[in-house]
Amino acid sequence: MARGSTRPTSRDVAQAAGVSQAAVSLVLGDKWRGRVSETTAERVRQAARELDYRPNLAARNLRLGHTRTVLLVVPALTTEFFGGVYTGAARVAAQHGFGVVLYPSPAGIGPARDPFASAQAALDGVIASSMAADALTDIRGDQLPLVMLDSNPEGSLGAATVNLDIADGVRQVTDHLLSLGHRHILHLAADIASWTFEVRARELATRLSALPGTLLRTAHTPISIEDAVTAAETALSAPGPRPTALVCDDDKLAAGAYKAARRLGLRIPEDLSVTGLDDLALAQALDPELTTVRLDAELFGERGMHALLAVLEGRTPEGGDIPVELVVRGSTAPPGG
Amino acid sequence: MARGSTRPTSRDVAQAAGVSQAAVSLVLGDKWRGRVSETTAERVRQAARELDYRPNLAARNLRLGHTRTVLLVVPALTTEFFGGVYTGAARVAAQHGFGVVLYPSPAGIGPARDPFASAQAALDGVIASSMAADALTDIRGDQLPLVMLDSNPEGSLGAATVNLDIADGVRQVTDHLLSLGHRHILHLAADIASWTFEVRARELATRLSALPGTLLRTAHTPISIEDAVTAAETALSAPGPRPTALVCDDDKLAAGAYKAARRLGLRIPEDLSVTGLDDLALAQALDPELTTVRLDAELFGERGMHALLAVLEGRTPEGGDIPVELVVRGSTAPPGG
DNA sequence: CGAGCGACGTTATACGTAACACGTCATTGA
DNA sequence: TCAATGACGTGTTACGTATAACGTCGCTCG
Repeated sequence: MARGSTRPTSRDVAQAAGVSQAAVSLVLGDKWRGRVSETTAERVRQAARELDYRPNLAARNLRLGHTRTVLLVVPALTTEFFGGVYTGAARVAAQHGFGVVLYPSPAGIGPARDPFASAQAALDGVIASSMAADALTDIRGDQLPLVMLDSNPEGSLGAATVNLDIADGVRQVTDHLLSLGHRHILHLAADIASWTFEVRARELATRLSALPGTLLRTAHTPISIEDAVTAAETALSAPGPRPTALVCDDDKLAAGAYKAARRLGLRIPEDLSVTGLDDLALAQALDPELTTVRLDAELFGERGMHALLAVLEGRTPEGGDIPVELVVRGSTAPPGG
Repeated sequence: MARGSTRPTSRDVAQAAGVSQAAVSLVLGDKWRGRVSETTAERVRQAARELDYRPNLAARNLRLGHTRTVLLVVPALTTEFFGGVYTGAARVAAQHGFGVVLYPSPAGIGPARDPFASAQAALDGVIASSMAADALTDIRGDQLPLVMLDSNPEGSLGAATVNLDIADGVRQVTDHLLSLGHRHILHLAADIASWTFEVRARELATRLSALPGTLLRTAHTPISIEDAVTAAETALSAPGPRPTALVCDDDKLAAGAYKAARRLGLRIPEDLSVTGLDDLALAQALDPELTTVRLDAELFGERGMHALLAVLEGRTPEGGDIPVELVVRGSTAPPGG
C-alpha cells in the first residue's frame, strides 16, 4: 500500500465523473452496453484515466469468489527447464484469461513453507511438479484443483497427472547404446526420491535384464555438477571392468561425468560414451556435444495448464504422455572408439 | 474456488465452536491473550482443524489493506541466475513475514502484458530487473514502491536501485587480460538495450583507450549459444590481425565462443583467451573451465529485498554496489600459449 | 389514453475478514 | 457497601467491488 495519499477507488472515479459507483463498475467491466450511454461511459473512462484508477484486486477477488490465477509449484530453479514449463503454462493461461504465479520451492529457506500462505495469492488451482512435492505438505485432499507434473498416476490422491514419456526416453537411450554395441553400462542416478527418477532406474533395469550378457551398475549422487564429478570418478575407477557407457539422469550429471572422465584421462566417446536427459543449453556447450533426450518443457507446461483448465471446468483432462526425442550427438560411439 | 461444496469460512468455524466470528478471528490471529479463555481458544482451534478451515486471503487482504506480498519481475528464466536472485529475495522476505511472487517476463506471450493484471495478486511492492523493464510499461510513477535491479541510478524515476558492481568486474577482467599481455581484444556483446550491458561496453572501452597500443573490437549478438557461435565465428575470421582475447558479456556467450573456436581450429587458451560473466554452472562444465566474473545472485536478491523493505518502512535503502569477484580458470593464458 | 417498453442509471447488498467499542459477570479493595 | 477492575466475549462496522433489483422518464402502440 502506497504511503501517503491512498489509492483512488471506484467511488472516487464515480464522484469525479458524477455518476454512481455501480456505473463505474459497469463501464470499466465492459458490461454497459444498453445500460449506460456512450457519452457517460466516456466520461467515466476519462475520470478513471485522470485519477490513474486501478481496481483493487483483493476486493474484486473477494466479490467474484475466484481469481483466475493458478500457482505453479516447481523445484529450485537451477536449470532453465522449469523456466520453459512456466512459459508454456503462462501462454496457455493468458489465452484463457488466467495468470500464473510461479512458486519455486525455496531451497534453504528453512522448513518447507506453505506455498499458499507464502504466495499470499488467492488461487483457483495448482500445478505442481512432483520434484517439489515436499513443499506441498499443505495440500490436503480436495482443497484446490490440482494437477501433478511427472508424478505417479497411481498414488497421486486422485489428482490429474501430466507426464513426459520418460520411460520411452530411457528406452531410446538404451536401444541406442545397445545397438552401438555397449554391454556394460553405468547409471549415474540422482538421489532424489521422485517418481520421474524411479522410472529411469526401473526402465533401464528391465530393459537390460531382458538382454543376457549385459551388466548394469548404479552410482547415486545429488544433482549438482560438483557432486556428480566425484560420484562418477569414484564409480569409474572402481575395481573390475570399466563400463563403456554412462547413462546420466540429467544433463547436469552428464556435465559432471565429462569432468570426471577428463580427470581419469578417459576420452569421450572413444573410451566412454555418455548420455544425458533434458537437452539443456549445457548439452550443446559440452565438447563433444552431448547425446541426450530432448524434453519439450514448454509443451509440458502447456499440457499441464490445459489439464488444470479441464479440471476447473469439470471436464476430464485428456491423457497420454508427452513424447520425448533422443538427440544423438558426439558423446556416443561404439565401445573402443 | 472448489466446485461443489463451498469452502468453510470463519463463521462456519464459529458456529461449530459455539462462539462468535470475532472470537475465531482473535484466536486464529493469535491476538486472544487476555481476551479469550484457553479452553475456548482450544475449542476454536479444534473446530478449525476439523473443518480444515483456511482463511480467505482475498478477504484478509481487503480488510488489511496490504498483502505482505511483493512481485519480483525478471527476464525469461533461461539461466539459473534469477533463480538465485529469487532464492535470496524469498529468504529475506520470509524472515520479515513477506512472500515473493516471481514474474518472469513472458517471452513470446504476445504483447508485453501488465504483470499486475497478470499476476492477479494484490501487491505491496515490486522488485524489477532492468532486463525485464519492457514488462513494466504499466508502472507509472509512484503507484507502488519499487526497487530496480541493475538499473541506471539516474533515470530510474526516483526508484531505489540495487546494482552489482559490474564495472569493477569488467575492470578486473581487463586488468587480468592486460597483465597476461593481451593487447588485442574482441568484445562479444549482448545486443540488449539494458544498462547493465552498457556498463560493460563503456568500462571496457575507457579502460583500453587509456592504454596506448591496445585494440578493441566489438561483435553484437543475441544472448543464445547458437547466435553467439555465428557471431564469434564471423568476428574471429574477419580480415586483419586476430584478437588474442575474447571478452564475453556473459557465460552463455562464452560457451558459444568455445564452439566457434573449435570450428575455426583455435585452441583455448593457447590461441585465444576467453572470459565470461555470471559464473553459471555452465562455466565449470566447459573445457577448459571458464575464467569469469562471479556474481552472487542470492546476495543480489537479498539486497533487493532489503531495499524494498526499507522503502516500505519509509527508510532510505542503504547504497553501495555489490562486489563481484574475478574467478581465474583455464580459459585465459598469455597470448601464444 | 394508459399500459408497456426501452434507455439510462441508481440503491442496496454480499463476499469473508479484522478489530473497535461495548457489554456482562464475578471478584476485589477501601 | 459500592465502585473499580479484570476476565471473557459479542455486536457491529468497513475494506472496494460486482451485480441483482429497482426506479424514472419519454415514447409508442393498441
